[in-house]
Amino acid sequence: MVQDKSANTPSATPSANDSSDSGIEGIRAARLAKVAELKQAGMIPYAYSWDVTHPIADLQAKFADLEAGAEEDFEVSIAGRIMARRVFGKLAFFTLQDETGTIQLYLEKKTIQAQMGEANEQAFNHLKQLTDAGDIIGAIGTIKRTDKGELSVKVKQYAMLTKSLLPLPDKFHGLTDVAKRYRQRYVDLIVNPEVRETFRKRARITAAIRRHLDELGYLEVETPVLQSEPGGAEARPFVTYHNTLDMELYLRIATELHLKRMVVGGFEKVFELGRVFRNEGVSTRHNPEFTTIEMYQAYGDYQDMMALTEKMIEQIAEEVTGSSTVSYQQELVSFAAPWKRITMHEAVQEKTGIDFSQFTDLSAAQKAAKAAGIDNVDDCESVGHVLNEAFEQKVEETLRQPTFVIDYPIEISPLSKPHRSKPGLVERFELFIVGRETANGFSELTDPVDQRERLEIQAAKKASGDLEAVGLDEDFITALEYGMPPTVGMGIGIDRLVMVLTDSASIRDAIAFPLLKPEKSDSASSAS
RNA sequence: GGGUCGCUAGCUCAGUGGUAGAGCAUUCGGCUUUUAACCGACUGGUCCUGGGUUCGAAUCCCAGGCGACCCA
Repeated sequence: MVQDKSANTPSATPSANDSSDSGIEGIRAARLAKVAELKQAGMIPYAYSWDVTHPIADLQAKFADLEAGAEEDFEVSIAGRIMARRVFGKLAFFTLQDETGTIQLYLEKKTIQAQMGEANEQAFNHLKQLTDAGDIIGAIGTIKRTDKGELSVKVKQYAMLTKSLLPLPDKFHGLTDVAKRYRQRYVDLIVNPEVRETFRKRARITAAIRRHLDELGYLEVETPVLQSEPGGAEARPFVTYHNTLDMELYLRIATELHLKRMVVGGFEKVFELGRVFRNEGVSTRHNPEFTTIEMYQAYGDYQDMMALTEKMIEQIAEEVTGSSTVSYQQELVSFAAPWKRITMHEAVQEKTGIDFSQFTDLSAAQKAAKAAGIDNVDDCESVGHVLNEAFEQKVEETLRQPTFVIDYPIEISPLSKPHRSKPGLVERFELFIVGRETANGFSELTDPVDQRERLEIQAAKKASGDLEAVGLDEDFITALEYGMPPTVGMGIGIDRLVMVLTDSASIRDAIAFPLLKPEKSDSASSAS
C-alpha cells in the first residue's frame, strides 16, 4: 500500500482472526483489529485525501470500445467503495463503486509487488487480508479489458482511504426491508443504485424549476419558518417555544402570506422553494414536513399561471426523464401541454349526475349528495363544502392525466379572489396528476376588507375548536391595506411531483429521510 | 382510528408444539481471468418485547412495539 516509509514492521500485531464471533459484534471487532494492523504496518486507515483523475463513468464511456484482452497504457487514479471481492491466490478482482458507477479492479500480485514491493512486500497480502467489502480505497493503474470482457483498472498502487467496520447487506439481494431502508438510508444508497437515481432526479427537478423561474425573471426569496400566527393553509401546525422571548411559535404551514407581503413591497415575481410543516398523519402520500414551491406574479391571473405551470412541468418532465410521457406505476402519464381544464361543477356533474350549481339551499344539496352515495355531508356547512366532498370522493381519484380543475366555491377558498363572472366561485385551480392534488393556484384576493371578513370566519372557527382553521394575521391585512397589485399565486407539492417523475409509489421513496417513529422507546417499557 | 399481513444470524429467507436451519457475508485453508467466482472447513441467534397455556413454544393465546397494504 501507499504509505510513509517509517513503520514497516512485520505484522506482529493482533490478528484479525482471534474473534470466534461472526455476528455483527464479531465482524466489528475483526475490522477494528484490521484498523490496528493497518496502523501497525504504517498505513493510515482513515486517509486525508486522494487525487482522483477520472470519475468511473467517464472511464466506462471512454473505453467502451476497447476489445477484450486489450490493454491501454493510460494511467488513471480512481477512488470508491469496494462492493465485491473475488480473490484468488495471486490475483484478485474488486468491484469498485464511486458516485458515477462501477469498474473492476484487476489486482495482480506480480504487478503490485513490482510497483509497491520495495515499500511493502506485503502489499498484496495486505490487500487480501486487510480489505473488506465496504472499504473505501484509492487505486492508481492502467486500463485493461479482461479476457472475459470486463473493463478494469490494472492496479499498480492502491491505498486504504476509509476502513469500514460494518458489513454490507447481501451482495445479491441487497437491502429490501423498507423500514431499514428508510432508517438507514445511507446503506440503501450504497447498495441500491435506483435509489441514488431518484435523489439525483429530485435535485435535477428543483434545479430545473429554479432555472426556469430565473429565466422568467422570478426572484427567489426566503421567509420565516418560525411564526407567531401560522397561515396560508388549513392545517394543524407544529408548536415550538422561544426561550428568551418566552412565547410559543409555530412552524409554518405555508409560505403564502409572507410571499404576498413581498409582492406588496414591490417584488412582482417571487418564489420560495422550501419546507413546510403540517401536524398531520403519515401515509404513502403525506410526510409531516414536505417541500413546496410557491410563486407569485403581479398583474397576472389564474389563466396565466396555468399556462406557466403546464409549460414548466412539461419541460421538467422532458429534462428529467427524457420524455414528456412518463410511466408511473405501470400507467402512462402525458405532460404534453395543453392540459385538460374542467370546472369543479362540471367534473362533479360528470361523475355524479348532480349539478350543484342549481342548489342555493344546503339541505337540498346534502340530500342529493347522500342519494349519490357521498359520505360525510352532514357536517358540511355550505353547498360549496358539499360540492367539495363530492369532488374528493367521486372525482379526484379518476383524474389520472394532468388536469386543471378550476373555479372553486368561495367557501373553501378564503384567500382567492371572487370569480369575475361566476357568483359564488373563485378564480382558482388545482392540478391533479394520477389522482393526487399536486398544485393549487388562484387569482389572489387583494381586497383587504373582503380578506378580513373571510379570515374572521376562519378565526371564529378556530376559536370554537377547529384545529385546522387559521387565525387572523393582522399584519397581513395591514399589508393588503397598503395595496397589493392584482396577483396570481401557485404552489406545487414538490414531493408529489418527484414521486410521479421518479415512479415512486410512496412519498417516503421521494424523501431521503422520511419521518419514522423511533424503533424502540428508550424509556421503561412498563405500561402505565 | 379500524382491518389484514409481516418481524427468525450482518443481509435475503426456510422452519405450524419436540435439540433453531440454508444461501450470501465473516473467519481459516486452497486457487492468476473472476464478475451472485469456485472448492473445503468453521463461526455466528434477545426467533421484535412482555405475559400466558403446555411436560415442552420461533410455532398456540393475550397485550404491547415497529412496519407494509387496504379502509375511514
